[in-house]
Amino acid sequence: MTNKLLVICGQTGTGKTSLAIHLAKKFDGELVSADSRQVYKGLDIGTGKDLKEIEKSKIKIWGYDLVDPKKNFSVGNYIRFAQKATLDIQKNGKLPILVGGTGLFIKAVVDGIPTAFVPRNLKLRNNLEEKNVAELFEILAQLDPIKAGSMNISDKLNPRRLIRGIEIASWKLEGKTPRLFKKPKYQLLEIGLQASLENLSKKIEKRVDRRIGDGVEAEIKKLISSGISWDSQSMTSLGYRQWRNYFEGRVAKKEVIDDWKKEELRYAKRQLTWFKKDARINWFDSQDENLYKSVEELVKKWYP
RNA sequence: GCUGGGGUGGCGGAGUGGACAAUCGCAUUUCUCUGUAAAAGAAAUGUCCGAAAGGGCUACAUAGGUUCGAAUCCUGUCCCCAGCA
Repeated sequence: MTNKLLVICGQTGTGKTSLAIHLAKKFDGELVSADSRQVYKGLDIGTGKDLKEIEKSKIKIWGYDLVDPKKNFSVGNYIRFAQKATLDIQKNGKLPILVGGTGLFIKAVVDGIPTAFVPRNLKLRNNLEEKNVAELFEILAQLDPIKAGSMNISDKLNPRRLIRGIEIASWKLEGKTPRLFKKPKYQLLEIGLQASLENLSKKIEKRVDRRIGDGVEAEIKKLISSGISWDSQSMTSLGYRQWRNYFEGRVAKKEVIDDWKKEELRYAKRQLTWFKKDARINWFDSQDENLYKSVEELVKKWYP
C-alpha cells in the first residue's frame, strides 16, 4: 500500500479539478476535494462542483456534500474525513489526489493541526462574544501567557482568533488529557496552479456568468425557502452572500454580479498569498500549453 | 432671471479660522493565519527624501482679498441642485 498523496492546489479558476481528473485517469487515482464550501449539500452551482465533468470521467471524488447547509463545518471535521478518505483510497491500491483551494484544509491534511481535536465551546463563545479585543487578549494572557505572547499584531486584534485561543487554553486547564498529536506521514507531491491577474479576472468573469446562466439564483432561492438562514456558515460563501441584498430588495442584480466577480478575484489573490509560503509546491502556469504533459512527467517520476 | 443650498482625496461623505495631508465608510495594495478559512483580522494608500523616526513640497471648484495663520471669513468668476418665474 502506498502512502503517497498528490496535492493539487492553487488559485480559484485555474482548472485544478480538470487537471486532477486527468491525472487520476493516468495514474489510477481518486480525488479528495479540499474545499470548504463544496462540503455543503445543495450548494452546487455557486461553489462550482464539477458534477458533470466528474460523472463523465467516472473518477470518484470524495468530499462533496458532507453536511447539511444548516450545519457548521470546521477544519476539525475535515481532517477526520480526509484522513479516512485518503487511507481508504490507498488501501484500494489507488492514488489519492487532494485537490482544492482551501489552504487551511490542505495544510490540515498534509501537516496536521495539533489543537484540532479541541472542540468548540459554544457557551464560552457566547460569553466572550460581547468582549472587545483588549479584554479578550487580557483573558488569554491570563490563561496562556505563552500563546498570548506569541501572537502577532494582526491576530491580537482578531476576535475570532483570540476566542479560539481562549477556548484551547481553557480546555487545557480543565485537565483533560490531550490526544497525542501524530504528524501525518505522507509522501507528498504538491502541484500548484496559478495564473496572471489579467487572465484570472477574465476567467472569473466568464465563470460567474456561466454560474448565473446555470441557475445559481434559483439554487439560492431554494436554499432560503427550505429554511437556511442567510447567517449560516454555508451562506457566507462567495457567490451566495452577495445575493442577500438582492433578495431582500436593496440592490439590483447587476450589483450582485459585479460584487461577486470583484470578491472572487480578491479571493484568488489571498489564496496565492497563502500558498506561496509552502515551499514544497511545484508551481505551474495554468495557461502553459504543455501544462498537462509537464505535470504528468513530474508525477511519473514520483509515482512510477 | 430671482431666491436659497452647495462644489473637499479614486468614490461617498465629515470638518466651518490654528491641534488638517484633512475623522469615517468604500475602493486599491500588501500582509497575517494551527477547529468559522470562499471566514476573520492587520498595515499602507497626495507627492518627494528616508530603513525608520522624521522632514520638504503641493492640495479642499477657480482667481483675488482679509489675517501672524484660511478647506473654514470676504469678493469676483465657473459649475451643480432645489424653489419661484
